[in-house]
Amino acid sequence: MTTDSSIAKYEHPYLTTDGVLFRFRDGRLQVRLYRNRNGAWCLPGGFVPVDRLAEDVLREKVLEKAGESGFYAEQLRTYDGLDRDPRARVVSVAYLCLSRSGADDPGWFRLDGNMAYGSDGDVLWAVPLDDLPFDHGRMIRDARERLANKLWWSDLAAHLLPDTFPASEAQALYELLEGKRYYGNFKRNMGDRLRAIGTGDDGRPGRKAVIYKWAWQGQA
Amino acid sequence: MTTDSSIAKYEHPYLTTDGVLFRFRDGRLQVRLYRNRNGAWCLPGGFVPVDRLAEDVLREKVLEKAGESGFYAEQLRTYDGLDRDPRARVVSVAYLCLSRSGADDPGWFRLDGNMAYGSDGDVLWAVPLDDLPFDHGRMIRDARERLANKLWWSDLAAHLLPDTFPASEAQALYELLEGKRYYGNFKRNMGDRLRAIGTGDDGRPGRKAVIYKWAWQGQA
DNA sequence: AGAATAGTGTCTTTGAGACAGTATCTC
DNA sequence: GAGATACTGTCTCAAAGACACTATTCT
Repeated sequence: MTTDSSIAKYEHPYLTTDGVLFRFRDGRLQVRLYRNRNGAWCLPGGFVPVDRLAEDVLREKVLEKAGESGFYAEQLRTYDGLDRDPRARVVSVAYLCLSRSGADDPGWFRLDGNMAYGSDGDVLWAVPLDDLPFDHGRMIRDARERLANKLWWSDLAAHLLPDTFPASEAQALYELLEGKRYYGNFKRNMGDRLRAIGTGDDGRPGRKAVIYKWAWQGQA
Repeated sequence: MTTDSSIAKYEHPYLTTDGVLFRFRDGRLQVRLYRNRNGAWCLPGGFVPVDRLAEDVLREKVLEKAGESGFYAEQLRTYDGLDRDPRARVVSVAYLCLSRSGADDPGWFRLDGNMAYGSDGDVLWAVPLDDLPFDHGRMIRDARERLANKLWWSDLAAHLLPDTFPASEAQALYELLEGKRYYGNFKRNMGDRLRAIGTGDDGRPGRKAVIYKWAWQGQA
């Protein structure tokens, strides 16, 4: 695209994009960080060039820096504080991303309150969200809040769970994100959103759980 | 702010901001448009320079182009389609804005489905939202949807109503935005959000309405 | 058998939805 | 008094919340 000369004179902000990539593992919510050149943990992302969509750049950068692809992404919000980045004025479009990845890569940090816990080889990391560079800590908090608020009114949960799953796993996810208990009422609250698919065998003691898939996904 | 030379080489998108400014008049939702140099009706907004916040630029432009100030504003979302603006790659941060203005300026368009109806002097305008330039029509639809969704979970309604108002006016606003009826249940649903302040006299026939203010605003 | 997990029944409380009926105004 | 507007009471139905109880399955 050629830039019209009538507007070409403005010095204007740089545009970046950042992704808050979550997954749900072992009953915990995890966020994907990576180490930048300075050795600091931060969210994957990068500069948006003039001919690319922010979301496309985001997917490319997440693949490049965190090795993840095929995840769900929706726009979270745009962060435009004047002093976000000391190098220049940089406005960032942040995305809420959800993954079903099961890879045991380092870089997946367990979220617990305002802390993120992870490991890299032998080294254990405990990173306060407020210590992350730029406003990445705030992005993570905003993304988690958005995820919790939309759980019942969207299909976001489907992007964090496997194709088929026992009800207890979905319940654990909902209870974790909302910070409340559903006791024996969870399946009733789900109404007809779930479709029974069979029973599983996880080798653990106790009655075998019925396995479900989302009713709006493919047929039996 | 000085731009670090290591990132100064990128050709990057322009950043603009657009405001969807609503008000509630005569039982209708209105949106503020203005006529640009080409004579087309569009949302107020403008380019974001390197040293300004998008929201600050927005307020300046809305004042300049529509004469409105002191309104409520929250970020709606960012629109970054490659072909939004034929002149250049322009990414726009859109804001949902709410006004209590009572001015009879032309430029206030009544929203009805996918049409906006207004007048400019003797001329009556009927503008299909899809005919607005850029993606301004989509912004208006997105803003209206967001407003409706957040009504009960935020104080957005307070920014569309006067300081004090009869319950029927708040009810009319809620019913319009949600497309449903509350019959005689509205005040019960509002719970303790409203505080009675006295009774009004609007000269119309019928029993005088109790006037309320929001309970979380100043004392009696 | 005993521990562990899954699933069902049911009782209480809360709230939405829909109206009928009552109260108060103006003309 | 007629018509218009505002407010209250109440009945039904659906859903949330909390648990007790039943059903399996492993060791």
